Amino acid sequence: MAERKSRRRGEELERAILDAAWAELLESGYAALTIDAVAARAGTSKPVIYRRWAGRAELVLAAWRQHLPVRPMAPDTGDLRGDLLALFRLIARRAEGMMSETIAGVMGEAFRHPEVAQLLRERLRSAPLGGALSKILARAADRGELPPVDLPARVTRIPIDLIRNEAILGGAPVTDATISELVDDVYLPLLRGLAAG
Amino acid sequence: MAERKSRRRGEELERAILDAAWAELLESGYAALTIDAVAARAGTSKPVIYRRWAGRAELVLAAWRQHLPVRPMAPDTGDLRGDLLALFRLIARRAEGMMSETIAGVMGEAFRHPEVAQLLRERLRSAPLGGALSKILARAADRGELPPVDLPARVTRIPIDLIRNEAILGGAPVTDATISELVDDVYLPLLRGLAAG
DNA sequence: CACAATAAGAAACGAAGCGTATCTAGGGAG
DNA sequence: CTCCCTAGATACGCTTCGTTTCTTATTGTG
Repeated sequence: MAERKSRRRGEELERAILDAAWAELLESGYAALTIDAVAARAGTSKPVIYRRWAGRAELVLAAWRQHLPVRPMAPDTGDLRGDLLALFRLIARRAEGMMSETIAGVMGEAFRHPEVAQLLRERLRSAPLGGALSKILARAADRGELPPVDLPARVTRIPIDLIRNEAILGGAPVTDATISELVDDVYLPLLRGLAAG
Repeated sequence: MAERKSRRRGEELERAILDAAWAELLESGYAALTIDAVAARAGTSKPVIYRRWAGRAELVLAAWRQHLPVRPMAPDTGDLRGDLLALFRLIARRAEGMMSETIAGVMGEAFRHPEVAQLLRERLRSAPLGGALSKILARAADRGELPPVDLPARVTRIPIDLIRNEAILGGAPVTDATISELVDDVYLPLLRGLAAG
């Protein structure tokens, strides 16, 4: 639109590119995102992008990084099941839109580019959930709903894994019915089993 | 190599194409599979393929269909944990090689092609695991290791989902250590929780 | 202040792969 | 024996990729 008066560089330019990439993601999704389109939207050109990132996956991961959601607060509904339902719903809402498609797309590329695999793993593992979960469990223990448990890291990741699965394979937004199933048939029993064992 | 003496048609031709596609999958993986390569390997040409399948994903799903693994036998090691470990290992072995990469690739396309999503879902849901699992659980109940449980369908799918997750995100073959973790930290507690509840 | 180093941006490239259209000729059905 | 379906060959236009080449704005160094 506005004439470009000056050349951007460094940080400023980089942010412009990442914003453009994010906008393209929202608008077209991962599969349809092209480097050319991002360059055009950012008002720059391909080489500028390729000088910074090795390919689409790296670019998208970087854009994603800048738009990371804030750390979730632990819901407090008064009972364990309610808290879990709320937490799962929160995760499901975040998996909506182009997120699942993007993750699936990046997963596909991860096989051909180990660095991408590494980045993706870090991104998905750093899921800021542990805090919320342990708060929920601590409160449940206080109320006497569940003996105190110390969750293995893997179990902390399960909610996100479960919902990602649903979101990617379901092809439709994760419904409340599905969320209830995940909580009642899987996660609550799992917690009870861990607490009892 | 050999001169083509006669034109193949119908079933014969179709099988030749699907075999070629499968071979390409094994050799190059999903992302690098091209219709041209499949046509060349099958000794035919692209239009012949496009007359039958709408695209790469459909072709690959069809090829996969023809090479479905046989129904797994329920391992019988004498105790529940051993059986589960064996079963998980079996699943992990099947997720090795190009299978995970293929699934990830098809997942990516599923978002743009609902029919593909549908086919993929059917393929993954029809997992021939329910039988083995309930046999294992029945035996565990006989031995008194676990009260009898009736697994919700979702819980039946969990082992495959867990391992697929590992295989896709791990970027490396699923190790025995990981399998033990999945069994000890997740699936056994889950079963106990279900049996107790 | 001048000038050298750096990096942005434009343009164009060859290589792939896509999916389609057009044509020919093989071989089964009647 | 003829007709018709369709296998198979070829080639097209298109898109995207990732790179190369070149010009020129900007920075910061002396």
